[in-house]
Amino acid sequence: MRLSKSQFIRGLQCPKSLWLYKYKPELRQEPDESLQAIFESGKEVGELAQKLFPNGVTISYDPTKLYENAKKTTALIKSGIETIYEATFLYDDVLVMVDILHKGVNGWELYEVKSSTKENEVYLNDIAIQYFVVNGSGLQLANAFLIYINNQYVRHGDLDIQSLFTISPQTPIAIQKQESIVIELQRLKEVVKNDSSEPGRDIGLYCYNPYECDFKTYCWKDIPSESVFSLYFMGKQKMFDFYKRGIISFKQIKSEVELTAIQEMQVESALSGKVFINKEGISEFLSSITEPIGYLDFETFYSPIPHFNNQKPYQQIPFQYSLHVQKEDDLHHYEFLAQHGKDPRKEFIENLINNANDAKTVLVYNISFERRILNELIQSHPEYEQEINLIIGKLVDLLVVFKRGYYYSRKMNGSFSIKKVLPALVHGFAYDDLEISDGGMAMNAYKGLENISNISDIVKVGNNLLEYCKLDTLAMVKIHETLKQSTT
DNA sequence: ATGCTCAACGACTCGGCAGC
DNA sequence: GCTGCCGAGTCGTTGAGCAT
Repeated sequence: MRLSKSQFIRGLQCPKSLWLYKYKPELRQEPDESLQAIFESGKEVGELAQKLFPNGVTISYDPTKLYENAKKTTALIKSGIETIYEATFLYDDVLVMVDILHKGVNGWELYEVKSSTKENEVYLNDIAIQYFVVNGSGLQLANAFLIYINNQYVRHGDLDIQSLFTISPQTPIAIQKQESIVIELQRLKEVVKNDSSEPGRDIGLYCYNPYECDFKTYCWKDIPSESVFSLYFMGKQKMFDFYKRGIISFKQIKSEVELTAIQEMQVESALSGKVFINKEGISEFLSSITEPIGYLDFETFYSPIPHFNNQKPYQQIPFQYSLHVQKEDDLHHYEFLAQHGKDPRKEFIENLINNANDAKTVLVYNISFERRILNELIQSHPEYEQEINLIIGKLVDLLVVFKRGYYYSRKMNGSFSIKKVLPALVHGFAYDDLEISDGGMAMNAYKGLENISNISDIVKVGNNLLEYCKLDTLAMVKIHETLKQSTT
């Protein structure tokens, strides 16, 4: 029974998920669409890192030609080639592909490339299993390294890949892990030996850690949507403590568990249908808002590889905003969507400064995001510092109303994201029927424009983006309206 | 993946008190 | 005056939840 490197890693998290992956792959849940861009950027990073060791030969991946690829790798090594990308090895029924295999002064070295910005245990296990297989198959490794993104790098002019990447030696830890690799491998092979013996395993912290499992919906099918696991701000460890004691449903929770104020409302409203409204709290919040009111929302995109000057890895670049301005009975809508392919920041700022000028209060949902983007714009464009600071000073966070528990309805089910709050407070508004229905999709759509050449398709994507972003600020207008009404 | 915020949590300090 | 214990208060860290 052969295992791939990624299956081994998966098995370390949960043996049952490995078994399901092998024998019941149809039970895998759909990957989160908003993470798609990150997933794809991994490839981009891998190819860029190859330039650190130029002039290598690539072994192209083909699942039907694994033995052939392994042979090809051996032949290339014998032929005197010093750098191989995706070098393929098979040993003890485990298949690994080494991102970069390079012959250094002391001998062969393996390099594992990650688009992450810090080291983590999973990557070290990843390196350790590769080390095991490569050594086992007969190529003595002198060293093993982890290559990852240095997020302190700021791009000026051409991309400086030496500064963009951190190369971190991991040889001692790889050697130290060899013993446990052998044991784990034995254990995992045992698990997948038999296709009829699905391992019994209860849900646990490992369903989230280090990654959320692809089979979570399958293993969690009996957990109701309103349960100890949906309680607001309940720590994961604590959730499972209750779960193990048999406390799962809201009814059980009510009689057994001490709750925070918001959790209390959550349980109470689920059991009785009651909507909690704290009029004094809401009134006090509303008094901090002065007309004309701006309702503002940004869309941004990012990538591990900085594309523009004065950009760091993963730094989010704003490319779009929507701004509703309410003055007495007049609601005016402003919007901005950058042309794709060039640095949108300067244009973005200038338009925003113009449009937001009138507003005395600027409402946002989750202030930390918009404030951070604005502060980063000051960093990259200090000539606008004063005007941007003026906007920052006007920001008020609508999310705070809900975080403080001033308004709670069962429909929120322990979440105060605007996608949950809007339908709970306002009828007839929902994100469901939009082409683009969350920020991640917006980012993907904008990034995807580089692959579209057909003008009418580009216009269509642009319109979808504008429609989505507009709904986000309109949602804030409506939520604000509902809050005002709720105090009378 | 980043970064911000806030609540929760654990570690720690400190005062009060009993017991010797 | 020393010790140990308890609860209350403080402080720094952790982690959940939000945005993209």
